[in-house]
Amino acid sequence: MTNPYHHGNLKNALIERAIEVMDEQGLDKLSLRGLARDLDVSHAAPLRHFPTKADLLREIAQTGVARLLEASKATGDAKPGLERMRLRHKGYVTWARENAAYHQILRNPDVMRHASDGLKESLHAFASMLWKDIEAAQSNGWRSGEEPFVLYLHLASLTAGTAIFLIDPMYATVREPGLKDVDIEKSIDLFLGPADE
Amino acid sequence: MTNPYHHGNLKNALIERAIEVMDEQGLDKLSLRGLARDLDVSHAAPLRHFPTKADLLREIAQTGVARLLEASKATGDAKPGLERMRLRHKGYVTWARENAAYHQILRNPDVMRHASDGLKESLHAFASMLWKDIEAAQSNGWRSGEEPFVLYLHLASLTAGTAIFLIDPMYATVREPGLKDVDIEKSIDLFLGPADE
DNA sequence: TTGCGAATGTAGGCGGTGTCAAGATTGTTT
DNA sequence: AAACAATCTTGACACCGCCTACATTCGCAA
Repeated sequence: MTNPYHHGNLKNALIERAIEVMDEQGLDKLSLRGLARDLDVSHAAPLRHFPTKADLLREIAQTGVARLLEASKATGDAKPGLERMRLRHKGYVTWARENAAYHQILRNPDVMRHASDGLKESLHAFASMLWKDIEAAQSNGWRSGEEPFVLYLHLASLTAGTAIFLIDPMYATVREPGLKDVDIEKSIDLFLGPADE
Repeated sequence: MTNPYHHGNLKNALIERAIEVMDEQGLDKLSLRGLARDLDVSHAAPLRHFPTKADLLREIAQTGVARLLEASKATGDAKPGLERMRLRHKGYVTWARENAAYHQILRNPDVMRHASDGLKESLHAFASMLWKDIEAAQSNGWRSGEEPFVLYLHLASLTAGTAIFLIDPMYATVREPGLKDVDIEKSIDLFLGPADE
């Protein structure tokens, strides 16, 4: 029972194995030749499906953002306004923590520089959710005097920064050891105000 | 007039050229062999000064953080408390924007994983400045009811996040085009309160 | 001054990588 | 059945980090 000439599902297999490798060994240990080796396929076979390594990473990034969108939309079904923003923030942070591989790819400048249209659309979709959250909260009286422009910058920075502060090895050295999930919620509450009881 | 056998200042030349390359072409286009080529030196010469590529990146990272510390200490001579925090935040963000190469290296997981002691010390020094700022501001009545723990997490996340939101290509697609420096100041004011007149 | 060790640079090689080109094999359509 | 497109293999090229052995130069001590 030898390997068939055609793998049959090589493209998906490459993506799946790539995510495994990234979770286990990090982005820089990922190589097309290594994937080909793992899947018992010649070293140039992956090129039929991904002309360049960046194309593979782009595709992975896209499914990663899709997962984020999916999770965010689920929480978005809750009551609009402040509570939804809180869930969104929490959702992003836990998504980033639990999907280190995706998060790492998304933050790779070389991958993003030539982002695909689909990837850009997904990111825009996420951003517009934030905008709507802000809009709804403001019409409910929350920080109604502030410019939405500034609130968006602040919310996006805080959300992205919280995730990175919790994940990035650089910040690990200046992170308090006893950090708990409650503290993260308290941190976002400094911006959103205390949760409704 | 041929090249002398000994370059004379190869170590510094390597560091300087490395920063140039990173600013022009990014971290992944940086190679020891490429640097050797640029400096008209044999491909293995850099190894005398940096046994491994990570050692070069570590050293660059360290001087990068040193520059950040230097700039921060200068602003820290101002009146303590809220105003100092504002300057610190602004200083970090502009540092990150103007030193993309340093910032990119600092955020490389593989470089940070085996950070040198000096690098860790520099980071700790920066963190302790933030702690002191918070302490001073709280003793002046600012958010005196909150836990310093949470304030630190919030401030660090917001600062790091703002820099990344402004720099990272990933966020470029969801960034408002007409973003001005004033908006960044307004954003931090949402946390610190309006500046004293 | 001479000599010798340490520092620095060179030449070559090993295994790894991404990517290209030419050919072999298989699936699909007409 | 034949033609065609998709897929995979083989081989090559240039690049990379890093290792070893050797050459040159510097600096210091006898």
